[in-house]
Amino acid sequence: MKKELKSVDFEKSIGPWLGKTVKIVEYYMQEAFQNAGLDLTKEQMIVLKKLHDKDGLNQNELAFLTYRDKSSLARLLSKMESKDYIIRKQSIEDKRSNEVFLTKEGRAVFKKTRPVIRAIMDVMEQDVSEQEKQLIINILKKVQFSFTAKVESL
Amino acid sequence: MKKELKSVDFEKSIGPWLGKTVKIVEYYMQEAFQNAGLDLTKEQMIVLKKLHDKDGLNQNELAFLTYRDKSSLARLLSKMESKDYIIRKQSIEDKRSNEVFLTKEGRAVFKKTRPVIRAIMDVMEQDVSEQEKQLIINILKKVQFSFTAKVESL
DNA sequence: TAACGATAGTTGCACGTGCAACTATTTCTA
DNA sequence: TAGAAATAGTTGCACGTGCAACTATCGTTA
Repeated sequence: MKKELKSVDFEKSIGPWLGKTVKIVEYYMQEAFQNAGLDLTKEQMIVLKKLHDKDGLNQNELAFLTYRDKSSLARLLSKMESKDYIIRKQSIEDKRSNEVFLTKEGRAVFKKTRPVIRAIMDVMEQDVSEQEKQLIINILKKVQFSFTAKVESL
Repeated sequence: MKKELKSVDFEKSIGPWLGKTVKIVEYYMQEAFQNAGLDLTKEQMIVLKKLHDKDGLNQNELAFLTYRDKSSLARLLSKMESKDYIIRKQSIEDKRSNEVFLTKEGRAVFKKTRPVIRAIMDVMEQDVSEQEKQLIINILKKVQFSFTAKVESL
């Protein structure tokens, strides 16, 4: 009799490969920010990016856009506010809501992150063809869809 | 004159897609452990997996294998030891070193994680062909190589 | 319009992370 | 072989995370 319990071959599954890759890239990104003398974490950079795209978002929207719990986002913003990268302004229409704006400082810091981000992207994609990029993105979209569909059914 | 500063198109870069996918999967994995009544985080699961592969590794080796700082690993082990999933035994050859072993408890918990992991892998790969899996893994290997090569040159 | 329920944001808690400084031990070398 | 350098592990610190409970406000509805 063979064993019933099927084991998972981690080396042939994409999950661990994805996780490891992200860990490596994130580690390098943090290091690159430090080397560039930027007083910024990668998480804070993402928030700057979203505000750069659309200033005045409220915390709820920012949390959604960055895939974070609203509490995590609130704490991220507190640190960024103490560094004068952003300001919170209570909304007039809805006093519960804070609209978040980039300051001049925040805009300047974000601008400095751009060559750093670009350099990281370049390293990441230096041996990946345009076709491969499209392919991997499409596969990732499928994976994401499978998950969100599955999670909603729980 | 055109603007000099090139911006990064996040939607066409693989980095953000990778990050988002991993976030979704990890979130679901944590939820699945809770639903299965397992008193375990995904990080602790990885440690159990490595010890299941090779029992008696020391903390240094475990940290390396799980891509963690030795301090993070030490704290992870402390929690796992307090739950009686593992035990640390001071090595006889090198008194600085701890050999880490799975307990009967730890072995039992790891066994219970296997169907959970398998279910997650199945969801993740349900719409991904064998060929696509191979492809994505090869691309990720290339990306990882580019990074580790780059990092060493710093 | 008064009351109830939904919503935006904050806070406490437990978890996980890397770095730097520290202890104890081992190993290398002058 | 004595002293210096390397190594294994721990701890303090600052950062980031989600959940649950809480406050304040808004909206709906009885």
